[in-house]
Amino acid sequence: MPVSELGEKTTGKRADARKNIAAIVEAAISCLARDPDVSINEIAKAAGVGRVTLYGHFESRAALVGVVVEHAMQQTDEALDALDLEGDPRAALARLIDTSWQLTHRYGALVIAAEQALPPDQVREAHSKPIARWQRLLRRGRRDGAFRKDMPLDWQVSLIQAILHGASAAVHRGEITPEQAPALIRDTVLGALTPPSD
Amino acid sequence: MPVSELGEKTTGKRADARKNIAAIVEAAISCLARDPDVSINEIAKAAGVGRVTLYGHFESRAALVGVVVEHAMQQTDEALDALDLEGDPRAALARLIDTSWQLTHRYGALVIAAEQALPPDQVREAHSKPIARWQRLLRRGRRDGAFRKDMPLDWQVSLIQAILHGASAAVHRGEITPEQAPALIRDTVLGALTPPSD
DNA sequence: GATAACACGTACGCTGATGTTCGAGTACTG
DNA sequence: CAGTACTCGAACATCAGCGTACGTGTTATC
Repeated sequence: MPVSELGEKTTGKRADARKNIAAIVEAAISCLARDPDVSINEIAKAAGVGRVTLYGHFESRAALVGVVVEHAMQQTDEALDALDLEGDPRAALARLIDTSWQLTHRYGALVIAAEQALPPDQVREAHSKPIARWQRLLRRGRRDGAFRKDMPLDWQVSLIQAILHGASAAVHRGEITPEQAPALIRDTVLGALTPPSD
Repeated sequence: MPVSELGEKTTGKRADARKNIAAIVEAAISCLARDPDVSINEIAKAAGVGRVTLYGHFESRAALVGVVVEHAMQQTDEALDALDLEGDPRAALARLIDTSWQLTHRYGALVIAAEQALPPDQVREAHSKPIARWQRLLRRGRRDGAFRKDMPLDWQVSLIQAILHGASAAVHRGEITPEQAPALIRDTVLGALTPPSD
């Protein structure tokens, strides 16, 4: 999964410059996902590039984070757009969960980095699209009686996010393996959304 | 809920000194729970005390965080020890959830502050006691058939923690009110732990 | 192969936080 | 009421990260 398109950030630049920019973004993703407080220095080093070179391509830390977030959001949208969310709501939810898990685990703590480097409205705006997807699917499932209706929709969305991030943390802690995570999350979320029998 | 006992931190000190120490710890709790990266300055100001005075009582930021964590753990233990966890596992779990919710919401992000100011083993050790309580109860409920057994116990514990923290964040975000939170969490967790019908 | 674009290291100034020191004032304690 | 424990603010040293400037190489590109 190479850094495919970075807007007009690369047009007209030299080949090695493009390669370095890609390496920087790639390194920033993996560094920020692990620790949202990494220094620019470490990101540059992880990209195999001098700190000054990095500043040649990105005006500031905020600018870099912005590009990274944008890139992550684009990847996310692409992956989610490819999903079929029709048919049985529970099966559709399972598919959405599996893909979201990959993305959450990969981009991990990037949200936190975004929160403290970007204006709040930009963060909210980046969140809104994926959130809407969950909302749509949950609403449909509630109509069909597949999901419980006795709690706020927004809470259920937040719940799913919390479980995804919790699972990511659990994997990093070594509590569960990356292999068993998807099935575990799927069963857990479906269990939490199943209407109570009584 | 005054800061009751702070070890031998206060013995032999003057009355106003004791009062200030208590105010500092109290302020540190509420500040760190909101933002784990607050400066010492802000904590001192929130306590109505000069920064220098704070350093007169606590050697360093780490020392302060250490005392705060210790104090929080003590409060936690006290509150949880007072609970009756016998009888119907689901009812007992509901009680444990309600109390844990209060504590989680109050101490919030303090864990994060601890993680980056204290040695890792001290953090782990502080976590172990409450975790064991969840484990014990869940194990008993699994034997009784009250909770599902088809996922690792540790995952279920992590899940509960994730839900509690997620709910706290949701309240801070204004998504749900503090009043509706306990019932919501209770229903959600019980739903997630209920054995699947098929 | 000439040239412009790029990478690199070093060094510098800036900021914000931490922790310390000092001198002087204030208030608890016996 | 005397002495001492404590508080306070200001000032200082330190450190780490950010962002910039400069001079010197390298290397893609035409």
